[in-house]
Amino acid sequence: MDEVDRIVSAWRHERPDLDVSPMEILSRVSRLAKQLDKARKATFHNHGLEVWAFDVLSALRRSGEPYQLSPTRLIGEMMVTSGTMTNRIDRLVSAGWVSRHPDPADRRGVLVRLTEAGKQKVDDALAELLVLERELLADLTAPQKRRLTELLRVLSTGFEHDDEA
Amino acid sequence: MDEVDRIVSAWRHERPDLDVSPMEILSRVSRLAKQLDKARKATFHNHGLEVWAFDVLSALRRSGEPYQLSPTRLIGEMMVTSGTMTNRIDRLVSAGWVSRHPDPADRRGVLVRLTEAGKQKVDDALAELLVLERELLADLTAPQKRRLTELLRVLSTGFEHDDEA
DNA sequence: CCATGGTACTTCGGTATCGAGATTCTTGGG
DNA sequence: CCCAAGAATCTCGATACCGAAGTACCATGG
Repeated sequence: MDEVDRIVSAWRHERPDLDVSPMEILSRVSRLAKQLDKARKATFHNHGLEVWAFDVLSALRRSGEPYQLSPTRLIGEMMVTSGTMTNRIDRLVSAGWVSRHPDPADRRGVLVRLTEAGKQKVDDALAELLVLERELLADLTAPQKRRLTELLRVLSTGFEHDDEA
Repeated sequence: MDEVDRIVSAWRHERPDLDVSPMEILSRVSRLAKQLDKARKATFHNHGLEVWAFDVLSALRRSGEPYQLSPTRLIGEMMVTSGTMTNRIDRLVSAGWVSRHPDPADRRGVLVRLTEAGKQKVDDALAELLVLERELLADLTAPQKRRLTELLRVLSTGFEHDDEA
């Protein structure tokens, strides 16, 4: 019995005419994401890092050498607007964690590159993030985690498909 | 193969020393929530409603007659700060969807009550929200939905338990 | 080789949030 | 009854985001 069970049962009492079962899944997804964000924020705070900053730095880190991507690419990966991304990059440059370089192949373009300091920061933070995430998943058995992953992937591909429309 | 599969496989290539499998679940939860928010925003926009407004109105609606709750109670249900809630209530009062009343049992307290206009608004929006949510879940079979619900509930109770610490 | 439509990024104004502190009132012990 | 501790709400400054408009550049058809 969690908070969503209470919410759903309240709806069933007030609106017995409606089928509110979709909330059993989707309200849980929303609430879990919100709590996850808070946990992440607390973890990164120990590293003087914000969640949004980690998101950008980690996208660059996992892209591999030379750890650089265009703003457009970053926008796509983290689902924010272009204005937001410009602003994030500005602040990361000020912090010394990334640098901007003109794209030699396209003079409109920019390449955002991880600095050595940025790489260290994100590698440290990633290790701690994974510690946190493992804790949060501790109540699930290995087969449960596999099943959950697969079900979420089905949902995810449905969502991504809808986005294009 | 969804975006999280690509992210995870990039990490495995760059950091084969780390076990990034927790992301298979938790990154999907985050991304799904973000996409869900966008879909909700689009749906509510047809009703001239914001997501935050629906959250408050729906909490009042499902609480049943006389459709009133204290700000403290609302804060608990939607995991926002007290400052945020004061601000939300102010705007809902301006819109004519809720009204503030002194709590007769505690002079520090306030009761936020749904107006008739607010009740109509939220009932209309709820119906459309459920249409959207059913569409988003259309790729899942009934047994898959049941399994997913149960697995998310396990995760959820773990998270809620951690919060208290 | 120019015009046109499209892409990449930035700028800027508006908005919603958090977090910390202030205010008002309640509660329990002495 | 009084006081201290705590609770409920509000205030306010700082932050990050979105969305729309602006600038610079690319690419294609004629």
